[in-house]
Amino acid sequence: MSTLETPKRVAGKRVREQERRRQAILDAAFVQFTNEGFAATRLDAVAEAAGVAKGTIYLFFKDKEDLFEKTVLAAIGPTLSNLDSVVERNDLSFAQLLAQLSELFRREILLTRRREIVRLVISEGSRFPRIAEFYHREVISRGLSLIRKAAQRAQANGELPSDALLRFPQLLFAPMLIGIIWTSVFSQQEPLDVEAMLAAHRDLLLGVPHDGRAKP
Amino acid sequence: MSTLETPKRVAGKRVREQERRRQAILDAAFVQFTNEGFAATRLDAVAEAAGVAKGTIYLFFKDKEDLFEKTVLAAIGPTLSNLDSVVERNDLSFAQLLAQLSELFRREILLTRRREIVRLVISEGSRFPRIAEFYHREVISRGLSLIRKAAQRAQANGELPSDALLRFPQLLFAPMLIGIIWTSVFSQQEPLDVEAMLAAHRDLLLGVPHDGRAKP
Amino acid sequence: MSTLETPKRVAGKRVREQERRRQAILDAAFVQFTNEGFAATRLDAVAEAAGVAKGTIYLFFKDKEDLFEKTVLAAIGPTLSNLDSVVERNDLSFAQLLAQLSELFRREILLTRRREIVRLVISEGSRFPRIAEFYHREVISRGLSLIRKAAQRAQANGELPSDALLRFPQLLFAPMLIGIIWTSVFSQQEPLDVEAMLAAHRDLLLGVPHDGRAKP
Amino acid sequence: MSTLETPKRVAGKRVREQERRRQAILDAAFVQFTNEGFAATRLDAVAEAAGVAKGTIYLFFKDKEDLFEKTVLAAIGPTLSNLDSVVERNDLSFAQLLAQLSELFRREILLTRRREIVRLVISEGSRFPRIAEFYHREVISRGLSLIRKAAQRAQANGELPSDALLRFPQLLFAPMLIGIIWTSVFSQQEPLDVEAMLAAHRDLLLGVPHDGRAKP
DNA sequence: AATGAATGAGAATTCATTCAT
DNA sequence: CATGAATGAATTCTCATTCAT
Repeated sequence: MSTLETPKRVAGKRVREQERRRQAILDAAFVQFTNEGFAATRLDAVAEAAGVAKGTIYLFFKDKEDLFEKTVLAAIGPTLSNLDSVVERNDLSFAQLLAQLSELFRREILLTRRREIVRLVISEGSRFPRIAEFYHREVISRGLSLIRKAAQRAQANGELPSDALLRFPQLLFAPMLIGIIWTSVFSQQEPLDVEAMLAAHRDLLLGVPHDGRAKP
Repeated sequence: MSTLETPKRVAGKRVREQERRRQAILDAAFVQFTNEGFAATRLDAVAEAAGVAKGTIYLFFKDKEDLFEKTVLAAIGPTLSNLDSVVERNDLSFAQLLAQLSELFRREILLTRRREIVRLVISEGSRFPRIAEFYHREVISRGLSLIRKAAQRAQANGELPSDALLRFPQLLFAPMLIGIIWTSVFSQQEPLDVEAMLAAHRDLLLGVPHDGRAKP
Repeated sequence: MSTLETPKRVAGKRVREQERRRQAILDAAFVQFTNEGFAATRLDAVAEAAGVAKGTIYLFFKDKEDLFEKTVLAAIGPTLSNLDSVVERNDLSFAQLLAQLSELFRREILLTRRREIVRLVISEGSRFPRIAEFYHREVISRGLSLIRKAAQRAQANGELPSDALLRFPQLLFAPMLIGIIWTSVFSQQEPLDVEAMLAAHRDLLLGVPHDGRAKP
Repeated sequence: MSTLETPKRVAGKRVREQERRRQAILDAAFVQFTNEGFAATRLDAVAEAAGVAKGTIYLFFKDKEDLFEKTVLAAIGPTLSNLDSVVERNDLSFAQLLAQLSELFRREILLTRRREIVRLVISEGSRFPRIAEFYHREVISRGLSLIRKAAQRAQANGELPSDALLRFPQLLFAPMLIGIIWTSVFSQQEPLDVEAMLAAHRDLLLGVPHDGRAKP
């Protein structure tokens, strides 16, 4: 039994070691690509940052484009993993749901390097249709459909005075997008309290009358 | 007299000719930079599109970075030229003002290649602080302050039930940004009626109760 | 007894297994080198074709050059194995001998991949003096000397009107060389009946008057 | 007139200068390619030998393959320039014609670096079909047809006892090929008097009885 | 001023060779 | 012994920049 396991374990180690390297490359590539964009990223730099030789990259990825796509795809993957669970919770009012989504966005996207994915998709999406398509399928359309479903429920319950969100669930994400871009591009020039902005926007969506003073 | 004038006129012609070339380069560069991004743009291509020799670019611009900054700056310049006039008109209700702004955005930005400037600023802004700074100063902060002023007036008139727009004028532009990005990146995957989305959003801002049927 | 024999047999098996691998590498290398030339041959491809790992090649050969030389040398080796026997047969007239040699050439060289050795020696000989030297020693000079000897006998017998072949036995091989090269390089452009050409050439050597009609 | 000519002359200088560079590259490439073969030739070395920068090669040639083909084609071009004139001379007997061709071969090919073209075509022809095709069209088929024509005349005149050459004009070139290859590959091992070999071969073709003693 | 040929640093990619397993 | 992952030197090709004309 142990004699049979030994080579297995060794192979397992090798496989794990390989996976570790592959991941190191993807991690390093993510940083470089988001910092520099596709064209300006040098594979030299990726290799060095990943602690591997230049040639090693080509053991895992066909060429620079392949590395780019795999990097973005891998980074996109887990983005929406726990969005579903939030939306499906039946004990939340729609207002509470929106608040939770804002918090989720803040914690999982805005304050992480995952924020940069969005910029990357915007920057390179038109030149890498596979990325645009994947992002639309895995993130955009799933996100929109979740919101649409929740909005439907909310409107049936009388929690949602307007059907705007039902018709254009994009509107929920619009201020988040502003938040991402502002944080990445203009935070030097002028800070923006994204959290407060999202809260104000939630009130608009919910038709909460508001005069700027604390709610009663 | 004529002997004195001749060189003058010639010089004038030369100056105009120069300006024409400079503009041709900027125009060509704009197209290339917005299509390809900074790093992937070849000055060869710019020169050919502008109908000048490669060396000529260096008579007007220090290097590629300089050309890029000047290109983006020149393209940004006229963006807000007629925003002021709309906002200053006193005969418009706030609702009418927002409708006019949406129309202005659609006609002057979304449907023109100027739309690409926004993407370019998002893509390259963090690597070209001068561009981010200029864009913020010339476009963002002016746009925000105009909206803030108008919102103030509207609220004083009782036309605006919420102070959200007053505190975060960014919210007005958020769906426009969605419109720009969607049009550039995802229109292949799924079309989006930007105009209708903006209208729905206006109603949210104005607190117009809405059930999706045509307004009475 | 068996305890003593076992390692022996095992060692024997190992040795045989080794030899098998070595030969597999040489075979694969031969194909690659003749198809691609020395520089364009990748050891990856050789290893794969031989069914061994890349590293295994280095257990048998110092480096790529060494493999190349050993490959060509091994392939050259058996070329002339049965030339002697033909030449030494005393029951053959010189005309019959030449006919047999033509047939031998056709069957053993022209129609086999061994034909490519000649091209390889021509292509790489000047860059691999050991190969040129070996080929000259093992093939060229032996072949020439056999022909010279036979020509001597033939002339003594009055079978050979000219001493051209005696002085330049290369002349016998000249059309064979043409046949090899034509087959490898120009057969696409224009086919060549090598057999008929060799026959015509034999008649020239033997001084057979010829008018193109079938011999009586 | 002179004012019109000045720019012309300047342009002419530039053009000539360009042509000089192009030729320098072709010359350097010829040496490298014939010495090293296609794959082992480094463009670095070509550029250095030509006295130009690496990038300059790409102003004239699309890539390494293009340079190779153009190099070989340019080198092949003039090979047969004056073959026609020899063959067309009506005052020569066929024997004299063959002697002149041998001399032409010796002077124009065997003793020049043009000899290497033949080796190059043999080495790389099967991997560069355009080269094989061009060489066949421009050199081989023209040479063969010239010989065929002359042989026809000679046979009509009774100067040629055998129709071998008529049916296989390749036979005339076979010993020349031997001469080329021997000179390039085996002259270290054993010298070969190509001239004498060609003479002996001519006698065979012409059916001159020969016993090795000087002709009367 | 304008040109565009020439440059050469720089980047992607390949592949012979090594070496830990 | 055999493997094949990892290496990094070497090579092709590109393109921003310069400069003689």
